[in-house]
Amino acid sequence: MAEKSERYDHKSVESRWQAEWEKAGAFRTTGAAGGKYYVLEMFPYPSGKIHMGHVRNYSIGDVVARFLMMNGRSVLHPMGWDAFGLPAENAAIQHGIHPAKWTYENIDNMRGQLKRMGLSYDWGREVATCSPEYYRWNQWLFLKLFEKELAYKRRSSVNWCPECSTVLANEQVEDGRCWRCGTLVETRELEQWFFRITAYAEELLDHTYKLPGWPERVLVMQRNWIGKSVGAEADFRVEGSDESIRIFTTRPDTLFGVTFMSLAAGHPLLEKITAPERKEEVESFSARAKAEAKRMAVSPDEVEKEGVFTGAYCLNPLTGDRVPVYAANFVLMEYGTGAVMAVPAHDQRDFEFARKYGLPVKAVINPPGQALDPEKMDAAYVEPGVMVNSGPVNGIKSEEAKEAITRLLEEKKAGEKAVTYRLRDWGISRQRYWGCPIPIIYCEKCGAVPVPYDQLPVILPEDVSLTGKGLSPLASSEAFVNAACPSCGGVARRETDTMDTFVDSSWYFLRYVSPKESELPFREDEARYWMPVDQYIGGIEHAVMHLLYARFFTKALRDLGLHGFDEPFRNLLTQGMVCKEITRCQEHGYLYPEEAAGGVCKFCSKPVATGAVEKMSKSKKNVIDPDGIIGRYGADTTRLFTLFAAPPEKDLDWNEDGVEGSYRFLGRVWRLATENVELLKETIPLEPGLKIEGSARELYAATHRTIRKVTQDIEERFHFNTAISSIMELVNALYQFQTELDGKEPHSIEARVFREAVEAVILLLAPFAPHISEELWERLGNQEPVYRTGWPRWSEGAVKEDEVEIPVQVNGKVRARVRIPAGAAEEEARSLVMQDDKIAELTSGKAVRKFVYVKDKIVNMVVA
RNA sequence: GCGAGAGUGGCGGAAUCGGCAGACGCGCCAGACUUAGGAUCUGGUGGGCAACCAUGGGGGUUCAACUCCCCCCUCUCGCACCA
Repeated sequence: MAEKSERYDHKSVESRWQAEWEKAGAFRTTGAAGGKYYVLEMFPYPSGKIHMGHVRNYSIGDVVARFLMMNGRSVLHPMGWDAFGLPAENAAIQHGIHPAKWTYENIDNMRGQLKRMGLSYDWGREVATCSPEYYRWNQWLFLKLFEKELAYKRRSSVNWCPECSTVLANEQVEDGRCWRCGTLVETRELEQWFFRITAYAEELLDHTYKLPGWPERVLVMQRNWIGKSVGAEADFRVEGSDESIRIFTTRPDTLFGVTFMSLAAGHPLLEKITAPERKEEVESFSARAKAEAKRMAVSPDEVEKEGVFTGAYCLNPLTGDRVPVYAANFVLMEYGTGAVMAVPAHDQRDFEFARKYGLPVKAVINPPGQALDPEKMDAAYVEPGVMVNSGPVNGIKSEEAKEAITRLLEEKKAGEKAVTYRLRDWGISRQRYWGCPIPIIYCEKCGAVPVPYDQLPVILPEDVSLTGKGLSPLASSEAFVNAACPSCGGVARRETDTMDTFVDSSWYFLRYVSPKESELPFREDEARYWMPVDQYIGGIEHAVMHLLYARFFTKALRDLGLHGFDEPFRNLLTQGMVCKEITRCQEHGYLYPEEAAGGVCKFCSKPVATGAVEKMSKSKKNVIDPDGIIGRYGADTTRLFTLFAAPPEKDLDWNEDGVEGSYRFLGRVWRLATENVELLKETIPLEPGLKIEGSARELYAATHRTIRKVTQDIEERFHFNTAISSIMELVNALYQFQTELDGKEPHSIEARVFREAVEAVILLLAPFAPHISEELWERLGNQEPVYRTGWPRWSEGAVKEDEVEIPVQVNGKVRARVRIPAGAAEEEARSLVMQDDKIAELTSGKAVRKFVYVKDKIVNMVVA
């Protein structure tokens, strides 16, 4: 029956179906009846071409989207461009191309690449954040936040990246380096716009406990970043002065054990209270500490903890004890109040400091059943215990003393309960060109005046000279800078900084719900229908930055009355990295594989090291270009491999042989269908009530088991690798079964079961490899395309088996396999098992001490 | 140091609720077809000659442990002078 057929030509199949989908508007968002589902992948920066990380990210999203579409859901699956950013500007500086031209050309190219991947986006909703139609709403939202005082301007010390020549937000500094280029960050004093994300610190933290669909590690990272500490603040009056030093502590229970005070190098009181004879010493120490601050942030362990006595004393608000005030290099001005009460007996760092400078140690908490002797301690005691030397709270537990002492402070009006966060407000000013202009005008008379709503958007001018040096390129455009004050009409200047591009991506998921709306950033009714995003998919690198900003925006926009939900993303999938083996020469570092032919370095002929698998990156010379792979094997194979080689959240090892394997599999599916196409086209579908027996019955059951497995793997676990492997198993079974089809008529049960199985394979494969599925589906004579065909359903009756083969263990070791009726009761199973020759032999003359039977699963008997 | 996750054949990985460890794929071996094979099809493939031994190591619970409990090791990621 099998006949020779044309070869699987992925090129023609894929381009044909991409054109068909486009022509038919196949993936336009519809209000299907099956309930809404918003699946979103993080939109890319249009750097020029997609990389394997994108391929993986978007393949995962496309499986979800196509699966749900086939299940009749109303699916929103949009794509767009995070299109403002530095690389465009750098390209302009280096190659003289205007950032807009560079960006839009890149977008065109990358859109083409995504289309060649066959992704089911509704391109009618495409957004690009660099278009005025988009960024006018950035400006609109900025003004709304400004009105609510959630956007404000202040002069402060900020992170400055000299390489990028711009300011960075705290979230964008990693280990003291720029997140983008890795350059060590400097500090500068600048006037900057901030978003008051700290106003939402508590809610942002609180809701991390209400996001069960997020990976725990992302939530933990966000909690760490927010860094809430609960404790108390207290005032220590400075002896002989009107000033007092306000401290924050998480250990108010140790307040009676304070023996000195530490101030940060930049603490404003330092200058006022330092004794004249110590001024010089303190000042030089402070200068040194400030200079060292950067190193401190990068590697705190390498910097010696030091301090210098100011000559001043302050008074413990509860005991009246007089304690010396030190300036210390480890106290951070940015955290708490910039002053720390030092309790050497119960804080390790204070302990070391006290020992170093010969300061007293006073124990106020004893371990249960012990008494601390400060003379003999060699480390601070930081655990809870029983209060001593603490006046009114002596004898109570230290955990209870926290509250008791805080109350004492409150009674004395010398302090109160306090909460501190590590989270800082989000600095959004950027001294670069290719970003969204901040809609503010400065007037000498009226100050910072918002641009009126009806004058939005403030258009980014084109005639700007880009050098990469100095401040804000926009300042060089006279036409842009000069403006009339909206308030008094007088001469005024526009703000020349642009917004952090993370602002653009903090609400783009909302624009997708109303991409063409011209009165508002999005329509409330459409947001109510589509939001929150049901499944968000992207890389872990945005665990804090983008995902925290987007959560903040969602809450702020809610409080502006623009929508009514609390969190933007119900479920979050952080996909693993795409990795590949590297080649490395001891002397010449990373090499391209072709530079190490024969296992030796092309430059020095020394043997190279291979085997280590690392994240694909240009610098490691282990990148695979998706275009090459898609050209050679096709989009279907590329998608299939990235989904098959590892579960989505794990790292993926790129392996060309594995790609070959996926290609072979699709070839097998192709031949299975095309070589039997005549028979398959003539065969009529199965109908209920047919009696199916023998190997046909087995294939029938296998088909339905596969449908069940693939369905459950996709919808319950996102385990696409096991879903694909079970399709492969069914294909293997079909190849076996094929030999029985010889001479069978199209109306035979065998042919009909075969047809059902082949069709199931094609439909189950469609979310993973959509082009080949459409092509084969059509060749089998189906009128409706796959994307309009329902997802196959399994029948419980088909899946159920009459007999099962179960392993029989004797003393824990499998000794036989026995066929028993499915669902057999223990007595029946036992009698069948004991009749087995092997088992009878092993148990003869011995007592069966225990007989364990797990229905349809296993028998284990203990024999002695 | 704290927190999260991981450790299974030559490799990627599977085992969903404590029930046959190694599905599926790669690689490798053999055979078939073929002028040819880097195409395709079929079969084999954890180790050991075997009894048996095997899921990072050691204990434990259980009829039964990759899975649960205790101790330890290694790796990845995050946090870390945060008062």
